[in-house]
Amino acid sequence: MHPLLKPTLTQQISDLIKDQILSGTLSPGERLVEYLIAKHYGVGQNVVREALIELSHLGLVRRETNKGTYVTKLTLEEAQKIADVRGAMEGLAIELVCKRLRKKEVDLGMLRQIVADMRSAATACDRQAFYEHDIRFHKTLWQMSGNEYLGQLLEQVVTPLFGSFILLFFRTDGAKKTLLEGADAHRILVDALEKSPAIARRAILDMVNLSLQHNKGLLKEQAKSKAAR
Amino acid sequence: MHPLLKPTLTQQISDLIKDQILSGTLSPGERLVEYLIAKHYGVGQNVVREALIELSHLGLVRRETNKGTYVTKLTLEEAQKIADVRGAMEGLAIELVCKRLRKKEVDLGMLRQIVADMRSAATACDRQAFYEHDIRFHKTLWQMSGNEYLGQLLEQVVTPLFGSFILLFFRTDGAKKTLLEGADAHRILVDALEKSPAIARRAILDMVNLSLQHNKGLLKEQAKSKAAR
DNA sequence: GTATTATGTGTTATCGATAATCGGGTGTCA
DNA sequence: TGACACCCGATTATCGATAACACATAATAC
Repeated sequence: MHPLLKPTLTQQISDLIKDQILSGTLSPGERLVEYLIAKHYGVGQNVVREALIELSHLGLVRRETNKGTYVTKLTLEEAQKIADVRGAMEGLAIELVCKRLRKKEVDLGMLRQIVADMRSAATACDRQAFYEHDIRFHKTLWQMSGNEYLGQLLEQVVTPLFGSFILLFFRTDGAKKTLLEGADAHRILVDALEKSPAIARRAILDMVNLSLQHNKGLLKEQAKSKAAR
Repeated sequence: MHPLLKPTLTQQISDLIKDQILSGTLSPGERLVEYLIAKHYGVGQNVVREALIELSHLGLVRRETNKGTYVTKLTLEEAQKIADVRGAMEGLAIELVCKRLRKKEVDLGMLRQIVADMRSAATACDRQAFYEHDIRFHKTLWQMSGNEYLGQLLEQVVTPLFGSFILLFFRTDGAKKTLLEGADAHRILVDALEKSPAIARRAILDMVNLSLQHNKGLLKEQAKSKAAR
């Protein structure tokens, strides 16, 4: 029953570095030296190399031939561009989900459950849990669209944005009110899915933009505190 | 002045295999054995390995851990899904281009030139040239959107579809009329860019769908001829 | 004093060899 | 006959070492 998959070393190292980037242990712009990482984890340089290539495709790092690998630094404009792409693709996801809902190929049970989870996390002011649910919500949505290419690409596009977002958010004090509003926005989206694709589309666009605005504010704060030093 | 870039071996091998897939020398489902390819080209296995990883990210091949690498086989449903994603993203590209047009940040000169090229290729019934211009047209459009993430993702999404399309098209007899229609559709799109984003959006959606329909027909023919054998 | 060319150092790109893994075949036993 | 364990060849995954490269600095020429 269990795939009991034994991930390849490359995959493990990739995940490890990914976590470090998303958790902020590795800061944007920082250089990643293949052979040092290899020595650190006791693996071959090629393993690290392939892991870094993997991450470069996720957009988390940038590789320059014969020069090196650096953690991606997101500027405001780049965040805006990513948000635009995300908006277009999430919009498509919504449309597809609505279509499948009408054909009764999927139902909203899972989504409602996740929204409930988000709400309790928000009430408990557990930011970590909240964002895990948030990500799970969107991934579920993508999956429900039935278009695996869409999910794959969204993952590529959203990961870096979500990542830096979470990072910043954990360092600042995300208000409980913000979390509750976020949970509400998701609930409204689920309700809209049954009623009208157009409304749902609008709802998710707002959500993406809200997330971006929030991100922008945090990025500015970060820049300010950096300038103060 | 000239970068005179010397591409890495990995990049060269990747391009080589890519061409073989898109030209049909390697057929869908075919297995690619790393060490055989390595020996064939006189390079290390790791070089081929990384090239294949690269191609797997482009969607041209599928890699299974500890098992092997296979040329991607596109079914009708998959082609439809890719077309959906492509439509959403091309739509965004159009919107962004329209915005930049109004701000005079870009102009349509290049696009009009490419359309002219397409038209002469169509008149000469030079399918190879026509499709090169076609691809160039879309890449130019993506670039003009000013959103590099969009272009990058579109490349990932469109390449496999375009690839199999071209492959099939070359094997069948693409009528001159079809080519002329294609060139016209692109001209109409360029005209619409100046007038109304909504019309342009519709135009490109039609274009994507037309391309898919064409592809579908060709795929069916292929299946039929295979069944006949 | 500036421009150009050696030289050194740190890092990536590539190679060749070995270990791990998979799938198939073969043999054993109920 | 069928289920299971085991071994074998083919192939991938990983390693360690070397070559190629970029950049900085020192040396040299003009």
